[in-house]
Amino acid sequence: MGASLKDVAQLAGVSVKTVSNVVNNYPHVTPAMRERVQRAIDELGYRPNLTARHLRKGRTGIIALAVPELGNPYFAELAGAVIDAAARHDYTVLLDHTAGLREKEVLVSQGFRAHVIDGLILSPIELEADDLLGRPGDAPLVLLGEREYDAPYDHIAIDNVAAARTAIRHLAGFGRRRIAFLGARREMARQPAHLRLRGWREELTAAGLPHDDSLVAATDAYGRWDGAAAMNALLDRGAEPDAVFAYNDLMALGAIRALVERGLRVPQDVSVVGFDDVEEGRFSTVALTTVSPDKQAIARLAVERVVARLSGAPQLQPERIHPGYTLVARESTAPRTG
Amino acid sequence: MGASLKDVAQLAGVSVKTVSNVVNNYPHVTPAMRERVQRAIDELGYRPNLTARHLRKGRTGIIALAVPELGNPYFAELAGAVIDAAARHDYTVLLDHTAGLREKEVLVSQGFRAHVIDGLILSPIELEADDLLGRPGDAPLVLLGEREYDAPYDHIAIDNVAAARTAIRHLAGFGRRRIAFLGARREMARQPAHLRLRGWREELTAAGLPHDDSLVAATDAYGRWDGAAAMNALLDRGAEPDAVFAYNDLMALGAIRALVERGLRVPQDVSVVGFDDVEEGRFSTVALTTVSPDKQAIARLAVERVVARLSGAPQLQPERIHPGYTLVARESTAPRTG
DNA sequence: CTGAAAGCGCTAACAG
DNA sequence: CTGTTAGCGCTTTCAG
Repeated sequence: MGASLKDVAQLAGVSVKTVSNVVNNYPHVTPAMRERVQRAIDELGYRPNLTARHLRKGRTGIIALAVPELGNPYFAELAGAVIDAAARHDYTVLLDHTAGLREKEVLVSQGFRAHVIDGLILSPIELEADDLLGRPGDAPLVLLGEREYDAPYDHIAIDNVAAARTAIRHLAGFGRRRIAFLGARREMARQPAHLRLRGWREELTAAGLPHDDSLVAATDAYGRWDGAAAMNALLDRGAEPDAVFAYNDLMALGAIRALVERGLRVPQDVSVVGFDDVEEGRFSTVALTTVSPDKQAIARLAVERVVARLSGAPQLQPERIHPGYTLVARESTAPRTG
Repeated sequence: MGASLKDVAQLAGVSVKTVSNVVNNYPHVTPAMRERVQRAIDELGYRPNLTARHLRKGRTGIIALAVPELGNPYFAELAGAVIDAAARHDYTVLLDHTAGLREKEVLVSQGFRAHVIDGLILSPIELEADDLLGRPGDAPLVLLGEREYDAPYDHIAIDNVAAARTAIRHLAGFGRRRIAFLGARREMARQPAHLRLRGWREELTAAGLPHDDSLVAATDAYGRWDGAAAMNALLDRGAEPDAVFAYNDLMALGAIRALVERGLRVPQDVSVVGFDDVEEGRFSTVALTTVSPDKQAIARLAVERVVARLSGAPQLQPERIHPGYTLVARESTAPRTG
């Protein structure tokens, strides 16, 4: 087993306090003393037991991040950014995924691993506002993503309505008139995509285009397969869209695949816009036009918010923060006569 | 602050031990007692302090996973599988990424967060065998991936040479004769890709094909961009390959993009095989033929190995374990006259 | 500037 | 079946 502070103290012939001072770079230690203690530390290969330190200080330096699905590159890329942002504040990240299951999201939001995580960043899909009531413990929670809650927690998400409108405007600007939406939910009760759907509706109205409900395709999940299936369903029922706005890039990519398989040309026959700007969209054979949320900013803000509440300003007012986004036009969108 | 065992004991009018027994489902407690204690627990909203438990037991139930890059879907998908596998053993995963930097890999392998992680799963890129000497602490380490070390640690990786040979055989079987390899390293000293490169060479020899070194393209990293750049470099210098075997799917996808941009047809003019079977390859417009390592098995075996050493069998012999793989033929490979 | 002692919250002997 | 007590390894008053 590892050596303890006491062992080091004994070997160096000093008290544990002195050793502790050295280990923690306490300023007022004579160089001679420091030297002597350091030698003992090296000799024993002493490494401070962080668990003990945590117990004593009530802090662990660990924050948890829970995303729906690491297989979705958006969340993988975001997780990477969060890990980096956390490292800049000397925090480590405990990662979990919820598969977008409410049950799992509740579990996580209620603070799994009590006292081992100092704070929590959660990107919910199915979670309901009620689930957030009476969270035990005092680990700060920061919410990410499109779902909005009437709960006293920081929420970080780009302005989804405005972003969606930008996408629709882009398509309408190319003369597209039958713009489909991919990724609504079957039961309107829980509608994770409702802001983007609202943006779709609002912008169509503003552009004087009808928002034909037959152009809205529902899905159960948000992967490539779901995008392809929704696209096929839409086409099968004769919706004849000349453009598609998908809930996310994965679905958009799936949709493109489905379109190409049916002999439709992208972007000429059907233009496609995604959402997320995952790297894969840049390199797909038809490079994907997409709404690009500033992932770095999202990650940075989320971590900063947790850290701020952890040190110094625990009583900050909960805020809704909207990081930036841009529309990145690539090959999957073009004017009608391509 | 949260209530402690002692608070609960006081409220229930029993000793801490009794409360502890209830919390830990110790079998021999009278139902009446359990009921009484439970009521006190609920009333106070008591939640055991895991940090304290960890200190006491010397175990935290946390294992660390370090991969090069979460932006690479292979590692993201693998991380997801590891998290699931760990959860099945009641372990939580602390995730870190190394960017494939030796310095970071060394740091991780030396056991960052001493005593808070019970075990470590590491997928190294640049790490050298020397770096593994004299690891402090006793947290078991399991290595993942192509790099092999003469060090007493479990190593889990598919048979990369055989897998690469399968890919080349597949291409040769389609009559391809100038099969390029994308993803060697410039300095041969550190050659992460050496096993797959060896497989390429061996199988070409076996097939009676020349292994023309002008068909080997070096890269500095393994992303989509690197694949595209390597492909372009190869083409620019007039290598004229009729097939490409890439170090991984990302590079293969980048290569396809580069080929298409230059007006070459995939698979007719140039067939492409990747490695990893990331989901994106299934949905790309030219669906990617690839070597598919059994990620679930890799994740499961890695976790099982760590857990086994943690409980019961710490003195297991280090082993090299080869999970299965398959070649998945999709659209990016075909006979010459397409 | 350094030492002694208390205690973070929990579990595990050991009694009873 | 339940209570008492010691101590995991560290930091932190409080003295000196």
